[in-house]
Amino acid sequence: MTKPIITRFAPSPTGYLHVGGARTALFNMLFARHFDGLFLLRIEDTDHKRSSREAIDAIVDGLDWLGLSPDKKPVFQSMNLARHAQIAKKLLNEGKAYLCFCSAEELAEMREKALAEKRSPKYDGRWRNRDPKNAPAGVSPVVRFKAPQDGHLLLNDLVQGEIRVANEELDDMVLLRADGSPTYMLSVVVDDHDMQITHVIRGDDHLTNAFRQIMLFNALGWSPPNYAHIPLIHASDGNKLSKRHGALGIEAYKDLGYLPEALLNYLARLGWSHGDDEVFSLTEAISWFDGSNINKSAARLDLNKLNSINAHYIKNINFDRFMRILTQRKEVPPHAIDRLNRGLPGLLNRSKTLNELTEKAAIYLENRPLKYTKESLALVSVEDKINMKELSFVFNGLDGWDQKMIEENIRYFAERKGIKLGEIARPLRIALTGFTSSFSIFELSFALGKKEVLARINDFVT
RNA sequence: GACCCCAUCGUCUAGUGGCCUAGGACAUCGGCCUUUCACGCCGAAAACACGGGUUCGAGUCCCGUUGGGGUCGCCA
Repeated sequence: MTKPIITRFAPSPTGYLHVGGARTALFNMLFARHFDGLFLLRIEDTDHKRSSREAIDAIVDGLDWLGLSPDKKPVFQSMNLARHAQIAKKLLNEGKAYLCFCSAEELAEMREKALAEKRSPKYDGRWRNRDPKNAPAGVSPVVRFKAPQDGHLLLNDLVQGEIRVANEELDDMVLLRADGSPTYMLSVVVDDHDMQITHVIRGDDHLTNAFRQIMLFNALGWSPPNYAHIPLIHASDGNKLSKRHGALGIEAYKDLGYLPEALLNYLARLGWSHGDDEVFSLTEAISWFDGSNINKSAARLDLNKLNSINAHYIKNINFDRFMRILTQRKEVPPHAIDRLNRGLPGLLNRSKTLNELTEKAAIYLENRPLKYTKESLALVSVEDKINMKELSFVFNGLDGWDQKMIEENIRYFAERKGIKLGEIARPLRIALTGFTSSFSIFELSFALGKKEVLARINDFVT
């Protein structure tokens, strides 16, 4: 038996779940499922000051909405603080870490000096071999990792390939803060180990962290997980995605009227590909997603494409789901239900987002008498009204009411009057909707129902 | 600044040395369909960043340039 694949999505709860995070979660989930493994969620809340309950809820709810809920209860990193600190102490005892008494000012100075000398601004290891007895009074020390200084580290990244970094580029990172709390770098390593994470799939911005983390794994005698650093998502103009710039929370996409499966499909296609496949189900994605074919370069967010994928999924919405969506957004009078049911195909065909869908559905929700726009009425002549009146007699005499029958009768009516279909269609459209453009009048008439059509025409001509 | 990463149509991408006269999707433009609006269908325009190698042959391999991105916290 080989070890099961375990992945994790590890956001810090300092804000909402954004698209980049959602895609990272997706990739982790896809990969785990593909190998019949586990997908876990770990909330990285070791920074109390910046973490919030609201952010945690936003992340969990966002994942839930997308259908990316983890296979187990989320792990809260803050619950493992004692364990992390204990590991740091162990390193300290083994001489693999040391106490550093540098003040914040001292560190800042060090950085500025390095920058001024055009060197990499890193900690110079001044307390590496100094006796703690020489410590200045009143300074509580941090614990720093005694990082290897010679040689290099080789990372075989699943996405980026082989990357080599000289150890001298990495400085002695802080493991334990002056108040005794563990830093991110320590916590991640310990938790990834304890949770038996086999594959860390995360944003590109963590690439250099991987080297520091591997150092720690090595010092602890643990074997590091596999790493896959996926490129970041940029805003549509190529700039970095930020809160001020295009980075909306996942719930914003929900409010904008995107379907979760559409967003997922779009996100999966951003940076990953399976040949020329564009629209595919989650199940298909899972069967295809084995960690290969992930792009190395950053991708831009493109709402046009999202819209088009969303439109595709909207076409597959059934009536029950449609009603759930609609009633969440609008008051639906009982008399409208049958009309909506009949008019659904036309509604779905014409909407790229749920918001559009809801707006378009309004035509079936409205109560008589309709309001006609000035532009509409300007196009209506006395003859038009006479024609409508006559058409209503035709409708009234109809035995039955389906789209085909309606179409045939309207066409025949126009033919008999010796006028073009458009001459009937235009006023009828205005009579039924109040607007100059709408769906097919045949479709509309059918969906509205005979009684309502007759009533609306009557409103219109009188 | 140092280190690391990246680079195919406007955008997302296919491409793993000959199948590439570079394919698909979105967007754009034109046409068809047609009662308007959509949908759908057909078609067009549109890219290998640049310069050197390697090779019989390079979008594909190597080097450099340029451009973009990331990291360099007692944040994660």
